[in-house]
Amino acid sequence: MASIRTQKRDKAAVPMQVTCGPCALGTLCHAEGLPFAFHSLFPLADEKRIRLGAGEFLFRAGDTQMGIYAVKAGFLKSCVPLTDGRRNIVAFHAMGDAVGMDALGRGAHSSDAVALNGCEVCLIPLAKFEKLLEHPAESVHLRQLLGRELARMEAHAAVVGTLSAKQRVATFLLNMSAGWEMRGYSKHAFVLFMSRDDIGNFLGLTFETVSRTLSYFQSNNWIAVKGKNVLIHDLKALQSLLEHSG
Amino acid sequence: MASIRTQKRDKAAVPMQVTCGPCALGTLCHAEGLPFAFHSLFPLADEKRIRLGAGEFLFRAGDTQMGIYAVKAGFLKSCVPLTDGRRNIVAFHAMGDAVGMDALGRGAHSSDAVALNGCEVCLIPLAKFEKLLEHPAESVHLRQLLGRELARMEAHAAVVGTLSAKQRVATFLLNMSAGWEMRGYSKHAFVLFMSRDDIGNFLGLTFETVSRTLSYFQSNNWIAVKGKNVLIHDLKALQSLLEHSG
DNA sequence: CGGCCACTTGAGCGTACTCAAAACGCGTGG
DNA sequence: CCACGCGTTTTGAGTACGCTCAAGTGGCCG
Repeated sequence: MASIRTQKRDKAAVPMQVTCGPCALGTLCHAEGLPFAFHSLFPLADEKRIRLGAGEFLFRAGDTQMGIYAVKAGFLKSCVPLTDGRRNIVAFHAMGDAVGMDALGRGAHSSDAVALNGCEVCLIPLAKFEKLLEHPAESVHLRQLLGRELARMEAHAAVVGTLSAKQRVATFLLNMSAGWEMRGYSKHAFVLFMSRDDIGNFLGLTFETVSRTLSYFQSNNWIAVKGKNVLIHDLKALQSLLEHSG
Repeated sequence: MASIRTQKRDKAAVPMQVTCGPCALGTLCHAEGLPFAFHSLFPLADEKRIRLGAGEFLFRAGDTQMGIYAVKAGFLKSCVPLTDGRRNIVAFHAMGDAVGMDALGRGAHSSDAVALNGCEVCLIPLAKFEKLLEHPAESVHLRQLLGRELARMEAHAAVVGTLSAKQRVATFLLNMSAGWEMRGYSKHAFVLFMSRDDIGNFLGLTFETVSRTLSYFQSNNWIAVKGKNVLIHDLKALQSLLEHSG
Protein backbone atom coordinates (compact mmCIF):
# COMPACT_ATOMS: atom_id res chain seq x y z
CA MET A 1 0.00 0.00 0.00
CA ALA A 2 2.93 2.28 -0.61
CA SER A 3 0.86 4.13 -3.16
CA ILE A 4 -1.31 5.61 -0.45
CA ARG A 5 0.18 8.83 0.75
CA THR A 6 -0.55 10.28 4.13
CA GLN A 7 -2.36 13.59 4.18
CA LYS A 8 0.21 15.72 5.93
CA ARG A 9 -0.46 18.57 3.60
CA ASP A 10 -4.12 18.91 4.44
CA LYS A 11 -3.89 21.98 6.55
CA ALA A 12 -0.82 23.37 4.83
CA ALA A 13 -2.67 23.32 1.53
CA VAL A 14 -5.51 25.43 2.91
CA PRO A 15 -3.69 27.86 5.16
CA MET A 16 -6.65 30.14 5.84
CA GLN A 17 -5.34 32.45 3.15
CA VAL A 18 -6.47 31.31 -0.24
CA THR A 19 -5.76 33.60 -3.11
CA CYS A 20 -7.71 33.60 -6.32
CA GLY A 21 -4.65 32.54 -8.29
CA PRO A 22 -4.46 28.87 -7.38
CA CYS A 23 -8.22 28.68 -7.03
CA ALA A 24 -9.21 27.78 -10.55
CA LEU A 25 -12.82 28.70 -10.09
CA GLY A 26 -13.05 30.01 -13.60
CA THR A 27 -12.77 26.55 -15.03
CA LEU A 28 -13.89 24.52 -12.04
CA CYS A 29 -17.25 26.11 -11.73
CA HIS A 30 -18.21 23.63 -14.43
CA ALA A 31 -16.95 20.86 -12.27
CA GLU A 32 -20.49 19.92 -11.37
CA GLY A 33 -20.94 18.84 -14.94
CA LEU A 34 -23.23 21.70 -15.66
CA PRO A 35 -23.84 22.05 -19.37
CA PHE A 36 -23.45 25.81 -19.29
CA ALA A 37 -20.97 28.47 -18.34
CA PHE A 38 -21.82 28.67 -14.69
CA HIS A 39 -18.85 30.93 -14.01
CA SER A 40 -20.63 33.68 -15.88
CA LEU A 41 -22.53 34.17 -12.63
CA PHE A 42 -19.59 34.17 -10.32
CA PRO A 43 -16.96 36.70 -11.35
CA LEU A 44 -19.02 39.25 -9.48
CA ALA A 45 -18.58 37.25 -6.35
CA ASP A 46 -15.02 38.38 -5.86
CA GLU A 47 -16.24 41.49 -4.20
CA LYS A 48 -17.32 39.60 -1.11
CA ARG A 49 -15.03 36.78 -0.13
CA ILE A 50 -15.36 34.81 3.10
CA ARG A 51 -12.74 32.69 4.81
CA LEU A 52 -13.71 30.04 7.32
CA GLY A 53 -11.74 27.86 9.69
CA ALA A 54 -12.58 24.22 10.35
CA GLY A 55 -15.89 23.96 12.19
CA GLU A 56 -16.94 27.54 11.54
CA PHE A 57 -20.45 28.24 10.32
CA LEU A 58 -21.08 29.94 7.00
CA PHE A 59 -24.69 30.28 8.11
CA ARG A 60 -27.10 28.58 10.47
CA ALA A 61 -30.59 27.22 9.99
CA GLY A 62 -32.98 30.09 10.56
CA ASP A 63 -30.59 32.83 9.45
CA THR A 64 -32.07 35.18 6.92
CA GLN A 65 -30.58 34.61 3.51
CA MET A 66 -27.88 37.04 2.46
CA GLY A 67 -27.35 35.48 -0.92
CA ILE A 68 -25.88 32.40 -2.52
CA TYR A 69 -22.37 31.15 -1.94
CA ALA A 70 -19.86 29.62 -4.33
CA VAL A 71 -17.15 27.40 -2.87
CA LYS A 72 -13.73 28.55 -4.06
CA ALA A 73 -11.57 26.29 -1.90
CA GLY A 74 -12.01 23.76 0.86
CA PHE A 75 -15.05 21.73 1.83
CA LEU A 76 -18.31 22.28 3.66
CA LYS A 77 -21.28 20.27 4.87
CA SER A 78 -24.98 21.14 5.00
CA CYS A 79 -26.84 19.99 8.13
CA VAL A 80 -30.56 20.12 8.75
CA PRO A 81 -31.65 20.38 12.38
CA LEU A 82 -33.91 17.66 13.76
CA THR A 83 -36.64 18.21 16.30
CA ASP A 84 -34.63 16.35 18.94
CA GLY A 85 -31.68 18.71 18.63
CA ARG A 86 -29.47 16.48 16.52
CA ARG A 87 -28.27 17.57 13.10
CA ASN A 88 -28.24 15.49 9.95
CA ILE A 89 -25.77 16.09 7.15
CA VAL A 90 -27.63 16.15 3.84
CA ALA A 91 -24.84 17.28 1.53
CA PHE A 92 -21.12 17.87 1.21
CA HIS A 93 -19.79 20.72 -0.89
CA ALA A 94 -16.49 21.13 -2.70
CA MET A 95 -14.84 23.64 -4.96
CA GLY A 96 -17.24 24.92 -7.60
CA ASP A 97 -20.43 24.01 -5.75
CA ALA A 98 -23.15 26.51 -4.90
CA VAL A 99 -24.38 26.58 -1.30
CA GLY A 100 -27.43 28.08 0.32
CA MET A 101 -30.05 27.61 -2.35
CA ASP A 102 -32.55 25.92 -0.04
CA ALA A 103 -33.17 29.36 1.44
CA LEU A 104 -34.70 30.66 -1.77
CA GLY A 105 -38.05 29.29 -0.64
CA ARG A 106 -38.51 31.05 2.69
CA GLY A 107 -35.80 33.69 2.51
CA ALA A 108 -34.20 31.99 5.50
CA HIS A 109 -31.82 29.07 5.56
CA SER A 110 -33.26 25.72 6.52
CA SER A 111 -29.86 24.14 7.11
CA ASP A 112 -26.49 24.97 8.59
CA ALA A 113 -23.45 25.28 6.38
CA VAL A 114 -20.27 24.33 8.24
CA ALA A 115 -16.67 24.38 7.03
CA LEU A 116 -14.98 20.99 7.26
CA ASN A 117 -11.56 22.54 7.02
CA GLY A 118 -10.10 25.89 6.17
CA CYS A 119 -12.08 27.06 3.21
CA GLU A 120 -13.07 30.06 1.20
CA VAL A 121 -16.40 30.96 -0.32
CA CYS A 122 -17.78 33.84 -2.34
CA LEU A 123 -21.04 35.52 -1.50
CA ILE A 124 -23.30 36.75 -4.23
CA PRO A 125 -25.59 39.18 -2.40
CA LEU A 126 -29.26 38.60 -3.00
CA ALA A 127 -29.81 42.02 -4.54
CA LYS A 128 -26.99 41.61 -7.02
CA PHE A 129 -28.23 38.14 -7.65
CA GLU A 130 -31.74 39.30 -8.52
CA LYS A 131 -30.36 41.93 -10.83
CA LEU A 132 -28.07 39.45 -12.54
CA LEU A 133 -30.97 37.10 -13.14
CA GLU A 134 -32.74 39.63 -15.29
CA HIS A 135 -30.59 38.23 -18.05
CA PRO A 136 -32.51 35.23 -19.39
CA ALA A 137 -29.39 33.12 -19.81
CA GLU A 138 -28.36 33.48 -16.17
CA SER A 139 -31.91 32.86 -15.06
CA VAL A 140 -31.94 29.57 -16.94
CA HIS A 141 -28.58 28.66 -15.45
CA LEU A 142 -29.86 29.10 -11.93
CA ARG A 143 -32.96 27.04 -12.64
CA GLN A 144 -30.76 24.26 -13.95
CA LEU A 145 -28.59 24.48 -10.89
CA LEU A 146 -31.63 24.23 -8.64
CA GLY A 147 -33.15 21.41 -10.64
CA ARG A 148 -29.90 19.50 -10.48
CA GLU A 149 -29.65 20.00 -6.73
CA LEU A 150 -33.23 18.84 -6.30
CA ALA A 151 -32.60 15.69 -8.33
CA ARG A 152 -29.46 15.01 -6.35
CA MET A 153 -31.30 15.33 -3.07
CA GLU A 154 -34.07 13.02 -4.28
CA ALA A 155 -31.46 10.43 -5.15
CA HIS A 156 -29.86 10.82 -1.74
CA ALA A 157 -33.19 10.34 0.02
CA ALA A 158 -33.67 7.15 -1.97
CA VAL A 159 -30.19 5.91 -1.00
CA VAL A 160 -30.59 6.43 2.73
CA GLY A 161 -34.19 5.21 2.63
CA THR A 162 -33.73 1.88 0.88
CA LEU A 163 -30.16 0.63 0.60
CA SER A 164 -28.21 -1.61 2.97
CA ALA A 165 -25.14 -0.34 4.81
CA LYS A 166 -22.76 -1.88 2.27
CA GLN A 167 -24.73 -0.39 -0.59
CA ARG A 168 -24.80 3.05 1.01
CA VAL A 169 -21.06 3.12 1.61
CA ALA A 170 -20.43 1.80 -1.90
CA THR A 171 -22.67 4.51 -3.33
CA PHE A 172 -20.82 7.08 -1.30
CA LEU A 173 -17.43 5.93 -2.57
CA LEU A 174 -18.68 5.84 -6.15
CA ASN A 175 -20.08 9.35 -5.84
CA MET A 176 -16.85 10.64 -4.37
CA SER A 177 -14.95 8.93 -7.16
CA ALA A 178 -17.19 10.41 -9.84
CA GLY A 179 -16.95 13.83 -8.22
CA TRP A 180 -13.17 13.81 -8.30
CA GLU A 181 -13.08 12.49 -11.84
CA MET A 182 -15.44 15.28 -12.91
CA ARG A 183 -13.03 17.78 -11.39
CA GLY A 184 -10.17 16.34 -13.34
CA TYR A 185 -8.60 14.20 -10.63
CA SER A 186 -8.13 10.48 -10.35
CA LYS A 187 -11.26 8.43 -9.81
CA HIS A 188 -9.24 5.67 -8.17
CA ALA A 189 -7.25 7.56 -5.55
CA PHE A 190 -8.59 10.38 -3.44
CA VAL A 191 -8.77 11.76 0.06
CA LEU A 192 -11.98 11.78 2.06
CA PHE A 193 -12.32 15.28 3.42
CA MET A 194 -14.73 14.38 6.20
CA SER A 195 -14.60 12.15 9.28
CA ARG A 196 -16.15 8.71 9.58
CA ASP A 197 -18.67 10.31 11.87
CA ASP A 198 -19.71 12.74 9.14
CA ILE A 199 -19.95 9.94 6.58
CA GLY A 200 -22.11 7.93 8.92
CA ASN A 201 -24.34 10.86 9.71
CA PHE A 202 -24.69 11.58 5.99
CA LEU A 203 -25.53 7.97 5.14
CA GLY A 204 -27.81 7.30 8.08
CA LEU A 205 -25.36 4.89 9.67
CA THR A 206 -23.17 4.92 12.76
CA PHE A 207 -19.48 5.67 12.29
CA GLU A 208 -18.66 2.16 13.53
CA THR A 209 -20.70 0.67 10.71
CA VAL A 210 -18.96 2.91 8.18
CA SER A 211 -15.57 1.83 9.50
CA ARG A 212 -16.54 -1.83 9.50
CA THR A 213 -17.88 -1.62 5.97
CA LEU A 214 -14.74 0.06 4.65
CA SER A 215 -12.69 -2.65 6.32
CA TYR A 216 -14.90 -5.26 4.69
CA PHE A 217 -14.37 -3.71 1.26
CA GLN A 218 -10.65 -3.68 1.92
CA SER A 219 -10.63 -7.31 3.02
CA ASN A 220 -12.17 -8.13 -0.36
CA ASN A 221 -9.40 -6.17 -2.06
CA TRP A 222 -11.95 -3.86 -3.63
CA ILE A 223 -10.36 -0.81 -2.00
CA ALA A 224 -7.43 0.17 0.18
CA VAL A 225 -8.08 2.54 3.07
CA LYS A 226 -5.61 4.26 5.28
CA GLY A 227 -7.20 6.92 7.41
CA LYS A 228 -8.83 9.36 5.01
CA ASN A 229 -6.87 8.10 1.99
CA VAL A 230 -8.80 5.83 -0.31
CA LEU A 231 -7.58 3.78 -3.24
CA ILE A 232 -10.22 2.03 -5.28
CA HIS A 233 -9.01 -1.17 -6.89
CA ASP A 234 -12.29 -2.52 -8.20
CA LEU A 235 -14.93 0.02 -9.12
CA LYS A 236 -17.02 -2.67 -10.79
CA ALA A 237 -17.23 -4.72 -7.61
CA LEU A 238 -18.70 -1.73 -5.80
CA GLN A 239 -21.10 -1.06 -8.65
CA SER A 240 -22.26 -4.66 -8.74
CA LEU A 241 -23.22 -4.33 -5.07
CA LEU A 242 -25.92 -1.94 -6.22
CA GLU A 243 -27.31 -4.09 -9.00
CA HIS A 244 -28.94 -6.68 -6.81
CA SER A 245 -31.58 -5.63 -4.34
CA GLY A 246 -30.94 -6.32 -0.67
CA MET B 1 -65.11 5.25 16.02
CA ALA B 2 -68.33 6.10 14.28
CA SER B 3 -66.82 9.35 13.21
CA ILE B 4 -64.60 7.58 10.74
CA ARG B 5 -66.37 7.26 7.44
CA THR B 6 -65.47 4.67 4.92
CA GLN B 7 -64.12 5.96 1.66
CA LYS B 8 -66.84 4.77 -0.69
CA ARG B 9 -66.68 7.99 -2.59
CA ASP B 10 -63.02 7.74 -3.46
CA LYS B 11 -63.46 6.69 -7.02
CA ALA B 12 -66.78 8.38 -7.53
CA ALA B 13 -65.31 11.71 -6.49
CA VAL B 14 -62.67 11.55 -9.19
CA PRO B 15 -64.55 10.04 -12.08
CA MET B 16 -61.87 10.56 -14.72
CA GLN B 17 -63.72 13.70 -15.77
CA VAL B 18 -62.77 16.61 -13.61
CA THR B 19 -64.04 19.98 -14.65
CA CYS B 20 -62.42 23.21 -13.67
CA GLY B 21 -65.48 24.30 -11.73
CA PRO B 22 -65.15 22.20 -8.62
CA CYS B 23 -61.35 22.31 -8.90
CA ALA B 24 -60.60 25.42 -6.91
CA LEU B 25 -57.10 25.75 -8.24
CA GLY B 26 -57.28 29.48 -8.24
CA THR B 27 -57.25 29.64 -4.48
CA LEU B 28 -55.65 26.30 -3.75
CA CYS B 29 -52.51 26.97 -5.67
CA HIS B 30 -51.48 28.81 -2.53
CA ALA B 31 -52.18 25.76 -0.52
CA GLU B 32 -48.50 24.98 -0.28
CA GLY B 33 -48.18 28.03 1.90
CA LEU B 34 -46.30 29.88 -0.77
CA PRO B 35 -46.00 33.55 0.10
CA PHE B 36 -46.84 34.64 -3.41
CA ALA B 37 -49.56 34.37 -5.99
CA PHE B 38 -48.49 31.11 -7.51
CA HIS B 39 -51.65 30.91 -9.55
CA SER B 40 -50.39 33.79 -11.62
CA LEU B 41 -48.31 31.14 -13.36
CA PHE B 42 -51.02 28.65 -13.91
CA PRO B 43 -54.01 30.15 -15.68
CA LEU B 44 -52.13 29.52 -18.89
CA ALA B 45 -52.05 25.89 -18.04
CA ASP B 46 -55.65 25.41 -18.97
CA GLU B 47 -54.68 25.06 -22.56
CA LYS B 48 -53.13 21.66 -21.94
CA ARG B 49 -54.95 19.54 -19.45
CA ILE B 50 -54.09 15.89 -18.77
CA ARG B 51 -56.25 13.26 -17.16
CA LEU B 52 -54.75 10.16 -15.64
CA GLY B 53 -56.22 6.95 -14.26
CA ALA B 54 -54.86 5.24 -11.16
CA GLY B 55 -51.40 3.86 -11.86
CA GLU B 56 -50.88 5.80 -15.07
CA PHE B 57 -47.61 7.60 -15.61
CA LEU B 58 -47.48 11.36 -16.10
CA PHE B 59 -43.86 10.90 -17.12
CA ARG B 60 -41.07 8.42 -16.56
CA ALA B 61 -37.48 8.85 -15.44
CA GLY B 62 -35.43 9.58 -18.53
CA ASP B 63 -38.24 11.23 -20.48
CA THR B 64 -37.29 14.58 -21.92
CA GLN B 65 -39.01 17.37 -20.07
CA MET B 66 -42.08 18.82 -21.74
CA GLY B 67 -42.70 21.38 -19.03
CA ILE B 68 -43.91 21.66 -15.49
CA TYR B 69 -47.17 20.26 -14.20
CA ALA B 70 -49.67 21.65 -11.73
CA VAL B 71 -51.92 19.21 -9.93
CA LYS B 72 -55.56 20.27 -10.29
CA ALA B 73 -57.22 17.23 -8.74
CA GLY B 74 -56.21 13.87 -7.38
CA PHE B 75 -52.87 12.66 -6.08
CA LEU B 76 -49.56 11.54 -7.53
CA LYS B 77 -46.27 10.11 -6.34
CA SER B 78 -42.71 10.75 -7.52
CA CYS B 79 -40.46 7.69 -7.71
CA VAL B 80 -36.75 7.61 -8.38
CA PRO B 81 -35.39 4.44 -10.00
CA LEU B 82 -32.69 2.53 -8.13
CA THR B 83 -29.83 0.68 -9.79
CA ASP B 84 -31.35 -2.65 -8.81
CA GLY B 85 -34.59 -1.93 -10.63
CA ARG B 86 -36.67 -1.01 -7.62
CA ARG B 87 -38.30 2.40 -7.33
CA ASN B 88 -38.35 4.62 -4.29
CA ILE B 89 -41.10 7.13 -3.63
CA VAL B 90 -39.56 10.47 -2.70
CA ALA B 91 -42.67 12.66 -2.69
CA PHE B 92 -46.44 12.69 -2.80
CA HIS B 93 -48.30 15.45 -4.60
CA ALA B 94 -51.76 16.86 -4.06
CA MET B 95 -53.90 19.59 -5.48
CA GLY B 96 -51.93 22.79 -5.99
CA ASP B 97 -48.50 21.17 -6.06
CA ALA B 98 -46.07 21.57 -8.91
CA VAL B 99 -44.55 18.39 -10.34
CA GLY B 100 -41.57 17.75 -12.59
CA MET B 101 -39.15 20.41 -11.44
CA ASP B 102 -36.28 18.01 -10.89
CA ALA B 103 -35.97 17.85 -14.68
CA LEU B 104 -34.90 21.48 -14.92
CA GLY B 105 -31.32 20.37 -14.31
CA ARG B 106 -30.80 17.93 -17.16
CA GLY B 107 -33.81 18.64 -19.33
CA ALA B 108 -34.91 15.08 -18.64
CA HIS B 109 -36.89 13.75 -15.72
CA SER B 110 -34.97 11.90 -13.04
CA SER B 111 -38.07 10.41 -11.49
CA ASP B 112 -41.39 8.89 -12.48
CA ALA B 113 -44.63 10.67 -11.73
CA VAL B 114 -47.48 8.21 -11.21
CA ALA B 115 -51.14 8.90 -10.52
CA LEU B 116 -52.37 7.33 -7.28
CA ASN B 117 -55.98 7.64 -8.35
CA GLY B 118 -57.90 9.36 -11.04
CA CYS B 119 -56.35 12.78 -11.27
CA GLU B 120 -55.94 15.79 -13.46
CA VAL B 121 -52.89 17.93 -14.07
CA CYS B 122 -52.07 20.96 -16.18
CA LEU B 123 -49.00 21.15 -18.32
CA ILE B 124 -47.14 24.39 -18.73
CA PRO B 125 -45.02 23.79 -21.82
CA LEU B 126 -41.37 24.62 -21.40
CA ALA B 127 -41.37 27.27 -24.10
CA LYS B 128 -44.34 29.09 -22.64
CA PHE B 129 -42.74 28.67 -19.26
CA GLU B 130 -39.49 30.31 -20.33
CA LYS B 131 -41.39 33.19 -21.88
CA LEU B 132 -43.48 33.67 -18.78
CA LEU B 133 -40.39 33.79 -16.63
CA GLU B 134 -39.12 36.85 -18.40
CA HIS B 135 -41.28 38.70 -15.93
CA PRO B 136 -39.13 39.16 -12.83
CA ALA B 137 -42.00 38.46 -10.44
CA GLU B 138 -42.76 35.06 -11.95
CA SER B 139 -39.08 34.26 -12.07
CA VAL B 140 -38.81 34.91 -8.35
CA HIS B 141 -41.89 32.78 -7.73
CA LEU B 142 -40.38 29.82 -9.47
CA ARG B 143 -37.11 30.16 -7.57
CA GLN B 144 -39.05 30.19 -4.33
CA LEU B 145 -40.96 27.13 -5.41
CA LEU B 146 -37.72 25.32 -6.22
CA GLY B 147 -36.02 26.43 -3.03
CA ARG B 148 -38.98 25.22 -1.02
CA GLU B 149 -38.97 21.87 -2.76
CA LEU B 150 -35.27 21.52 -2.14
CA ALA B 151 -35.65 22.28 1.55
CA ARG B 152 -38.52 19.80 1.77
CA MET B 153 -36.43 17.07 0.16
CA GLU B 154 -33.51 17.79 2.50
CA ALA B 155 -35.85 17.39 5.45
CA HIS B 156 -37.18 14.14 4.03
CA ALA B 157 -33.68 12.76 3.57
CA ALA B 158 -32.98 13.60 7.21
CA VAL B 159 -36.16 11.83 8.32
CA VAL B 160 -35.51 8.57 6.49
CA GLY B 161 -31.83 8.70 7.36
CA THR B 162 -32.01 9.15 11.10
CA LEU B 163 -35.40 8.53 12.68
CA SER B 164 -36.84 5.33 14.10
CA ALA B 165 -39.86 3.66 12.55
CA LYS B 166 -42.25 5.21 15.09
CA GLN B 167 -40.74 8.63 14.54
CA ARG B 168 -40.96 8.29 10.76
CA VAL B 169 -44.62 7.30 10.82
CA ALA B 170 -45.37 10.05 13.34
CA THR B 171 -43.61 12.58 11.11
CA PHE B 172 -45.59 11.33 8.16
CA LEU B 173 -48.91 11.70 9.98
CA LEU B 174 -47.96 15.16 11.21
CA ASN B 175 -46.98 16.24 7.71
CA MET B 176 -50.25 14.91 6.29
CA SER B 177 -52.13 16.71 9.03
CA ALA B 178 -50.31 19.98 8.38
CA GLY B 179 -50.86 19.61 4.66
CA TRP B 180 -54.59 19.21 5.04
CA GLU B 181 -54.80 22.05 7.50
CA MET B 182 -52.92 24.28 5.07
CA ARG B 183 -55.48 23.41 2.43
CA GLY B 184 -58.33 24.40 4.72
CA TYR B 185 -59.34 20.95 5.90
CA SER B 186 -59.31 19.37 9.32
CA LYS B 187 -55.93 18.56 10.75
CA HIS B 188 -57.44 15.86 12.92
CA ALA B 189 -59.42 13.81 10.42
CA PHE B 190 -58.27 12.96 6.93
CA VAL B 191 -57.97 10.18 4.40
CA LEU B 192 -54.63 8.73 3.38
CA PHE B 193 -54.64 8.71 -0.39
CA MET B 194 -51.90 6.10 -0.73
CA SER B 195 -51.50 2.46 0.25
CA ARG B 196 -49.52 1.18 3.24
CA ASP B 197 -47.05 -0.10 0.70
CA ASP B 198 -46.53 3.39 -0.69
CA ILE B 199 -46.14 4.86 2.79
CA GLY B 200 -43.57 2.24 3.66
CA ASN B 201 -41.67 2.78 0.45
CA PHE B 202 -41.71 6.53 1.05
CA LEU B 203 -40.50 6.21 4.65
CA GLY B 204 -37.93 3.51 4.04
CA LEU B 205 -39.94 0.90 5.95
CA THR B 206 -41.87 -2.24 5.03
CA PHE B 207 -45.63 -1.98 4.82
CA GLU B 208 -45.88 -4.42 7.72
CA THR B 209 -43.92 -2.06 9.92
CA VAL B 210 -46.13 0.85 8.88
CA SER B 211 -49.23 -1.16 9.71
CA ARG B 212 -47.82 -2.29 13.05
CA THR B 213 -46.80 1.24 13.97
CA LEU B 214 -50.22 2.66 13.15
CA SER B 215 -51.78 -0.08 15.27
CA TYR B 216 -49.39 0.84 18.09
CA PHE B 217 -50.40 4.49 17.90
CA GLN B 218 -54.02 3.42 17.98
CA SER B 219 -53.48 1.16 20.97
CA ASN B 220 -52.14 4.23 22.80
CA ASN B 221 -55.28 6.14 21.81
CA TRP B 222 -53.19 8.69 19.96
CA ILE B 223 -55.00 8.03 16.71
CA ALA B 224 -57.83 5.97 15.26
CA VAL B 225 -57.23 4.16 11.99
CA LYS B 226 -59.70 2.36 9.81
CA GLY B 227 -58.28 1.51 6.45
CA LYS B 228 -57.20 4.75 4.87
CA ASN B 229 -59.22 6.90 7.29
CA VAL B 230 -57.24 8.51 10.05
CA LEU B 231 -58.41 10.40 13.10
CA ILE B 232 -55.75 12.03 15.23
CA HIS B 233 -56.69 12.29 18.88
CA ASP B 234 -53.39 13.45 20.29
CA LEU B 235 -51.18 15.52 18.03
CA LYS B 236 -48.93 16.41 20.94
CA ALA B 237 -48.20 12.77 21.70
CA LEU B 238 -46.96 12.28 18.15
CA GLN B 239 -44.91 15.45 18.32
CA SER B 240 -43.33 14.45 21.61
CA LEU B 241 -42.10 11.26 19.94
CA LEU B 242 -39.83 13.49 17.86
CA GLU B 243 -38.43 15.53 20.69
CA HIS B 244 -36.31 12.83 22.23
CA SER B 245 -33.64 11.20 20.15
CA GLY B 246 -33.83 7.44 19.61
C1' DC C 1 -71.14 -16.65 -2.62
C1' DG C 2 -66.37 -16.86 -4.16
C1' DG C 3 -62.23 -14.64 -5.41
C1' DC C 4 -58.99 -11.06 -5.10
C1' DC C 5 -56.41 -7.60 -3.00
C1' DA C 6 -55.02 -4.65 0.80
C1' DC C 7 -54.26 -4.81 5.32
C1' DT C 8 -53.36 -6.87 10.00
C1' DT C 9 -51.00 -9.70 13.13
C1' DG C 10 -47.64 -13.20 14.60
C1' DA C 11 -43.01 -15.69 15.08
C1' DG C 12 -38.20 -16.00 14.11
C1' DC C 13 -34.23 -14.02 12.06
C1' DG C 14 -30.55 -10.80 10.57
C1' DT C 15 -28.52 -6.36 10.06
C1' DA C 16 -27.03 -2.49 12.10
C1' DC C 17 -26.87 -0.33 16.70
C1' DT C 18 -24.98 0.04 21.49
C1' DC C 19 -21.53 -0.40 24.64
C1' DA C 20 -16.73 -1.13 25.28
C1' DA C 21 -11.80 -1.53 24.70
C1' DA C 22 -7.73 -1.17 22.13
C1' DA C 23 -4.88 0.87 18.30
C1' DC C 24 -3.58 4.64 15.66
C1' DG C 25 -2.51 9.41 14.14
C1' DC C 26 -1.28 13.84 15.41
C1' DG C 27 -0.02 17.84 17.98
C1' DT C 28 2.21 19.37 22.19
C1' DG C 29 5.67 19.76 25.50
C1' DG C 30 9.43 17.97 28.11
C1' DC D 1 13.85 13.30 19.71
C1' DC D 2 10.68 10.81 22.32
C1' DA D 3 6.85 10.85 25.79
C1' DC D 4 2.45 12.12 26.60
C1' DG D 5 -2.47 13.00 25.79
C1' DC D 6 -6.34 13.74 23.07
C1' DG D 7 -9.39 12.66 19.40
C1' DT D 8 -10.40 9.53 15.69
C1' DT D 9 -10.66 5.03 13.99
C1' DT D 10 -10.75 0.14 14.34
C1' DT D 11 -12.43 -4.04 16.16
C1' DG D 12 -15.20 -7.00 19.28
C1' DA D 13 -19.44 -8.85 21.78
C1' DG D 14 -24.22 -8.61 22.80
C1' DT D 15 -28.70 -6.46 21.90
C1' DA D 16 -32.70 -4.58 19.62
C1' DC D 17 -35.23 -2.95 15.97
C1' DG D 18 -37.18 -3.69 11.78
C1' DC D 19 -37.30 -7.30 8.08
C1' DT D 20 -38.80 -11.83 6.24
C1' DC D 21 -41.89 -15.33 5.93
C1' DA D 22 -46.46 -16.77 6.86
C1' DA D 23 -51.19 -17.08 8.27
C1' DG D 24 -55.41 -14.81 9.01
C1' DT D 25 -58.88 -10.89 8.45
C1' DG D 26 -61.68 -7.60 6.12
C1' DG D 27 -63.55 -4.97 2.23
C1' DC D 28 -64.98 -4.84 -2.52
C1' DC D 29 -66.65 -6.61 -6.88
C1' DG D 30 -67.96 -9.95 -10.15
